[in-house]
Amino acid sequence: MPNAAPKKPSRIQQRNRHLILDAALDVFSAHGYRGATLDQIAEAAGLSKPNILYYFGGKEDIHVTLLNQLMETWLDPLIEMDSEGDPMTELLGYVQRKLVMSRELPRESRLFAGEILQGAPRMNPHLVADLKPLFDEKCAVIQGWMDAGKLASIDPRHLLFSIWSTTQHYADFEAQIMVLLSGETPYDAASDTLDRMFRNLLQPEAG
Amino acid sequence: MPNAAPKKPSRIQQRNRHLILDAALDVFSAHGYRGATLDQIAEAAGLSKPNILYYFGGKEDIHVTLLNQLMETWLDPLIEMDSEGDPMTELLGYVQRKLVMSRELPRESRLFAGEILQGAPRMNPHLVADLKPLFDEKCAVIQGWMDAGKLASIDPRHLLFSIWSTTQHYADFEAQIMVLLSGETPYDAASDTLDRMFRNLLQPEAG
DNA sequence: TCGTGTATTTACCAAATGGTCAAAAGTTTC
DNA sequence: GAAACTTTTGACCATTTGGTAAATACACGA
Repeated sequence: MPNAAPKKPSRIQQRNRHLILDAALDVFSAHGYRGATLDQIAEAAGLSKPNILYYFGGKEDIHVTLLNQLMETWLDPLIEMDSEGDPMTELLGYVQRKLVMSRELPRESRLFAGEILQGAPRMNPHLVADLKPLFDEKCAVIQGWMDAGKLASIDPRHLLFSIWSTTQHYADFEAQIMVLLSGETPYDAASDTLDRMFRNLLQPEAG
Repeated sequence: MPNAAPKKPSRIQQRNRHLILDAALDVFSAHGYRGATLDQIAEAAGLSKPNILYYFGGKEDIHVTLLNQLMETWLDPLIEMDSEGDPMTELLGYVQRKLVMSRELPRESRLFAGEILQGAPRMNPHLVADLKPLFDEKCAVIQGWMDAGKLASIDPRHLLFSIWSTTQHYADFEAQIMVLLSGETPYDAASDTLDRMFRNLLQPEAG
């Protein structure tokens, strides 16, 4: 029996940690790391500040925990892109999955965006260790599809950038979009527009 | 002679206000509003904190001044899009101008992004008063071009969103891009990719 | 060069904020 | 139901931070 056995967390512990992380996601994604206060998180979680510090080592600990969780969620849709599948289907499917994530997980998208915007002070190691290898792998897959004539040839790296930016934009710049569309929900039209956009871009020249 | 004549600002006043705003742009764009401190701004400007407060009413005043200036810069490239010009040329030109702005003014891009990301607490009025009318006007222009068969038909609003997101991405997510491209500068390849992307998207179906 | 308005600094302050600690309240186990 | 534990709270602290006030240094026109 290993010494480091962390003794399964109690029911109450599980509930409260989850409560805190959910509240923290609200607050951090809305105000950024420095803009968020432990008191705000405490209130949003319905717990007292010292109680929060009973479950987490500190503000930074909460933030880091959130960021770690986020990384997995964030890579998932890209991982799902199957090198064995039909190239156009796979890529357009990836676009749609990313768009759904913006709609369903806008807080996560904004948390991520805020972290990157400020130079990824806490996430850089994750980017290097997790994202970069996956990115390289999937770029190679896409390049393979293009070399095989299944897709039009463009720089796969910038293709991915454009997919990320166009889809995440709907979560990250929601405040602007709400003003410009007068509150109308953008996702249906976005889905169509992005599908056409990437379909046209990737259609190989000679059928 | 108007009573409110503000007595032209002295040489030293002009220099210091400029110094402060430039330093503040550095600090605000790197750390966000709450993350920035007056001391940081003071040090970056090479002035003492009370001296900074001699020139500006307070932290918020500096931020607002910056945001006001920014709005003009930000709308310029869109204003330049000429309804009389060749549609494809005008739109692709707009894309390139926005991309140049990301390269030349990344701090401004990040300041803007950070403000929107947090719900545009200080900029919402500007968005409604300045951006929205311009947005509507230019959407109508683009729609006109499409109706005349000069461009493929897509929702002009989402077309603009995709232009903004893809171009600003290179400034706002620079930290991520640096990791993924191993420090290689992305702008040449981005220029090509985006040109092809929007050219394909906007090419009318039947020549 | 002197005097007047401008610019700058030194020394502070009050509020906010991340965090601690010991005591109290609950739970669980035997 | 008492012992042993986990959880929660109330009071408190040190630091950071936006901001102020009065005194000092400086610029510049007469």
